[in-house]
Amino acid sequence: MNAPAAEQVDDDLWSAIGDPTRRRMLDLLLSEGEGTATTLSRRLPVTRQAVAKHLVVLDRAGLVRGRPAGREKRYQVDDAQLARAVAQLSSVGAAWDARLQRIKRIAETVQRTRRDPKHTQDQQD
Amino acid sequence: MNAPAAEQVDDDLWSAIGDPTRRRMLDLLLSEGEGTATTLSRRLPVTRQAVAKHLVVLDRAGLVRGRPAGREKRYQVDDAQLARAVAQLSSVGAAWDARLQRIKRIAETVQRTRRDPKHTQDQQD
DNA sequence: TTGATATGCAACCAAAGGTTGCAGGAGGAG
DNA sequence: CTCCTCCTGCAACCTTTGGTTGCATATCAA
Repeated sequence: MNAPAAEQVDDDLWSAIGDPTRRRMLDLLLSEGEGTATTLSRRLPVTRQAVAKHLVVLDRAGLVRGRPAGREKRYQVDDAQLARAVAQLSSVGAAWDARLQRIKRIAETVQRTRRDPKHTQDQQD
Repeated sequence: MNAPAAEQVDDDLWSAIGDPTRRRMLDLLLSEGEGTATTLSRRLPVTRQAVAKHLVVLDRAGLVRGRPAGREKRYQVDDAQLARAVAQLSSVGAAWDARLQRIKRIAETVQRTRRDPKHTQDQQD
């Protein structure tokens, strides 16, 4: 691991789950199994139309699938895609974590080195 | 765990790391230790001014701290805060994961129930 | 048929990410 | 000290995006 890395992630996916309203929608869809723009909007602080737009975004990101049912259109989470999203989330988290760890190690090395100026084995990136 | 939950998360923090440019900036700051608006902008596809605005956002979110050094202003990541952000990231990921797991269990239960219509122990939310 | 409800589309608004342009402060060479 | 360079900060402006209101359309039920 040498390059900047850690950002091979679909930016689309990120921006999809980056929005707080959309995250709440995913929560709702997960806990209730499915929902329409109307039912979701009843439990959210935004209008039905706003929810509808978010559903389009989530749909394009593949996180959610909708099918018409009579006069309404029911949406539900695409389990596989959301699982993938979760994986990417934790991937970025892990990358940052790793860097933080490395920084901590370097800091300690520097401490050691100051007391003991010999054998300065480089622990750089 | 009964309520919607999974969204105790600082929305500020999320929107801070929700932006792809800001994520790349964090990556850069982590890998290079520190940087100014100018140095960062040289390795990003946006102008110095855009980077400066992002630095303000990151600063307000507490993820980054900047101190003046002569004519330039050097920024570096606040390790503790970023660690906290990572924790929240994986927290949301874990919550979704848990729900996905539960859904899978329920699905299996339904399967079982179909073959064996007795003792339908509810495994609902 | 009529009424209620769900969707879809369009116009319009405000905030956010970006850009260009410009004024000003801090260092270094003369 | 002066001039030139480089980095910062501020302002105006553009575009995208999350949100709203308003209206037309389709479906279900009485």
